[in-house]
Amino acid sequence: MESSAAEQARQRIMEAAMEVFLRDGYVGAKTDEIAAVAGSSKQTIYKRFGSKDKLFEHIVLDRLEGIDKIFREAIGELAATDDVESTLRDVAHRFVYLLTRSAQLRVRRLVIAEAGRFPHLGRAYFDAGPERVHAMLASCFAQLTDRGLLQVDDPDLAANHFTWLVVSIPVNKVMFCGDDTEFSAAELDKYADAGVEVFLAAYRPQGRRARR
Amino acid sequence: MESSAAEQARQRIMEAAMEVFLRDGYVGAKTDEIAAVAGSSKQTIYKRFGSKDKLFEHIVLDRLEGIDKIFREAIGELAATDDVESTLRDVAHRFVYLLTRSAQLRVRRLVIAEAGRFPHLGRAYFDAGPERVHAMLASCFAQLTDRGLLQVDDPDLAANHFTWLVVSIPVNKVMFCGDDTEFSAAELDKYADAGVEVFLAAYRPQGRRARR
Amino acid sequence: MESSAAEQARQRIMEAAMEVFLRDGYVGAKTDEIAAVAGSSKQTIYKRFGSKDKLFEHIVLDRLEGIDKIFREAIGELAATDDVESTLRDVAHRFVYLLTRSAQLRVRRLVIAEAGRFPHLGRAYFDAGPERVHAMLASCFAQLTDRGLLQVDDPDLAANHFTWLVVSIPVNKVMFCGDDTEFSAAELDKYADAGVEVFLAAYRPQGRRARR
Amino acid sequence: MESSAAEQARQRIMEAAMEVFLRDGYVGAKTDEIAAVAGSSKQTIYKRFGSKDKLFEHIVLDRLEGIDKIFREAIGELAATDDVESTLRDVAHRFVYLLTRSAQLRVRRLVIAEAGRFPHLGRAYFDAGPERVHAMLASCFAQLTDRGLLQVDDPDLAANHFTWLVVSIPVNKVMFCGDDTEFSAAELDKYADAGVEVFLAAYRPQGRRARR
DNA sequence: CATGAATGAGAATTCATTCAT
DNA sequence: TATGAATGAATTCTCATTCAT
Repeated sequence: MESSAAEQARQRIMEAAMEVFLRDGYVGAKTDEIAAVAGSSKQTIYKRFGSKDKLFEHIVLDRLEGIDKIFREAIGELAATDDVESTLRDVAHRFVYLLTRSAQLRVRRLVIAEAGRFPHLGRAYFDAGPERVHAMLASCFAQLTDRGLLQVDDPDLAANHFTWLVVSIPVNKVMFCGDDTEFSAAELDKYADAGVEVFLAAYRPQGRRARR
Repeated sequence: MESSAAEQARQRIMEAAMEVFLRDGYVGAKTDEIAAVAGSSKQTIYKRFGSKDKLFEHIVLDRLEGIDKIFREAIGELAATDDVESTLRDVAHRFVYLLTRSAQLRVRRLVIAEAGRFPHLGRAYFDAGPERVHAMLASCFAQLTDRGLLQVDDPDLAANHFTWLVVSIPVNKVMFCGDDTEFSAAELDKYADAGVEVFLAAYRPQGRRARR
Repeated sequence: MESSAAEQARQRIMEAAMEVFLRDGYVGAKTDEIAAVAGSSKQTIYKRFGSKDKLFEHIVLDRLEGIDKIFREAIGELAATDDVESTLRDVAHRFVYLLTRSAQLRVRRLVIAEAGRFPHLGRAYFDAGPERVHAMLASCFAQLTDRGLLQVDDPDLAANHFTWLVVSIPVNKVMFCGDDTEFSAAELDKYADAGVEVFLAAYRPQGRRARR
Repeated sequence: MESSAAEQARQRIMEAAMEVFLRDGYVGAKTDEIAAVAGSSKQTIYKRFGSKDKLFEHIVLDRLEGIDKIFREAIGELAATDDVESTLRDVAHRFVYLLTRSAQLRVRRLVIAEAGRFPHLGRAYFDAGPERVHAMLASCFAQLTDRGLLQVDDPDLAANHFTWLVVSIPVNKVMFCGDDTEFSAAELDKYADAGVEVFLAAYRPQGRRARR
């Protein structure tokens, strides 16, 4: 473990970098400003991270590590539940909130924006983010199908359907309309619930009660 | 009508600009290169378009004009059909192909990437693109519901569900993984069909035949 | 003599050039704009005048030719007069108006501004303008002294004193404060009269009536 | 107090800028050259002064601050004197030398030359330079008139007369003929003395001894 | 002679990165 | 490690001037 002071400087730099990259994009972000925001010196940045490129990749990849932890928790409960519908609804709400709140969406957009400059970053983000979540969801759906609680033929496809039904509307809007887009809790709830309804109509085991 | 030569130069510049912007992004695109690709001189570009900014906005906005024309056609048939299911399937296939083929997706990503630098462009693209298509679809769904061919409460929500069920998978993948992503016709067909199935399970009038 | 059409084009170009150079200065003036204002083509300008430099020198030198004609007239009367005081006053008024009205002052400033870039132009303007006028005035004063109507030892010095007493105030203000400076007729008259008073107090033959 | 090194760099840049602007004019001056002459880097210039424009304004305005200090001294003695004639003569000599020596005249011409590009600079220079000096002189003349040592009706007019009588000849010549113009001490003395003579002939209290 | 485009070079300004203190 | 400056290359945009039609 490094010296506490050094480690703190590192932390401050990474936070500052995230803030500035998020606000100004990769090209718009200036090393001078990152240093200023971090209250550190450019020297330190270069000593620790080597270059602006490396720093960028570093913070995105770092952020990536935290992603599935958050989703894993939400999905974990789903696998064990007996009341699929209400748990699905719960998961849907968590998804929507996780993605629209916090910096998630802004990071997502940043990665998309710079995917041309950093192709492996885009790929890494996709694999560790959406793909990962879908894989977890798919495995979950497969189990639930085995237990007769869902009727899913292609779990991966169903996982995609679930996610996009639930989050596509706010996610797509933010992609284009940026940070001045705000969603009320009511809207987000509505998107989540409606998405789950559609999902269940399609993937609920036959013979059960009808939609709505 | 303008002089043919001048108009041709303008065309060549716009095509060259689209190519270079798409390949390198706004910042990565160099005016020198655009001029070289267009086989014209920088002067001509600056005389015609004023600045790199303006040129960029111009080609994106220009592209925008063609978008809904394409979708309008596909959706037009839907409103008039009696066989909703097969027409929906048809529309779904067209959507997937329209979005994944051609430069559509790359322009979409370019706009997202530069939405920070050109906020009104992002908004304009969103309004003239996704929002427009959804509005057309929604109105269509409302009519079909009136005719008893669908059962849709919230047409706008249903329009979103339809679109994203059908196109989310390839669209999202391309956003992150860029141009090295290719989808086989079989995959695209599968995404379209599966999306329609889910949509119908939810929005088909009650009492009809079940899914699959 | 050249063809009338060609000669007209030449005239239009020179007028346009004067207008644009005066408005924008040498560097600020664009050949494109001169051509546009002249309603002619850059080709014609280059064929006739060779270069922007040459055109500039040409119009300044051309303007120079007209200068002393104007002053010569005013001064001519002075040499022949018997009533020195009233004729001097008349000349003073003409000087002030000639310099402050019309484009004279703006040309003067333009030449000063570009004297670094066109040293011989500055010198030529000085010789054909101020120096010339002073020489004429000096010779005039010498004659009047011979006739006992003035008492001037150093005619050249007296010529300078006369001119600057009369015109310095408005001329200097315009040099710095540019074209937004306007002088009322009353002001100009006051400057002229006051300057003449001082001049006469110093150069009126001894023993005559006192000032004021 | 700033770090000595930074302050020194600032000084070197300002001196270099003055030198280059004076030699080449605003447009002719290249930032590269200013940096080279200053022995610093363009970055330093841009960090300190922001732009070529700002740098230019800065050095002119800076120079302005020193101007009236110099004149105030000369004029101060005049207000207190009992021997107006010899003190006036002294002031006149100082004026001529102050203006023709040093960089004063070249700065004056530079400001005139760029007054089109920097209108407020021209105005500021005029107000802080000529206007200021004339105001001080005028107040001085008013006092001397009260004490019966001069007979001045319009102090402001008289102040202008004094200044221009004394300095117009060399000032105007330099405006047009630039830096290759040199005046001998004898010439300058002659201009000063002759100007004072004329001034006194007009503004000396009545009944005193006549000119020459 | 007018129009429009091409050439070809120049200039301000900006940065990432490195060096010195 | 923080500060300030230096380096050195890029890049947009601008023009005078020339060519082609």
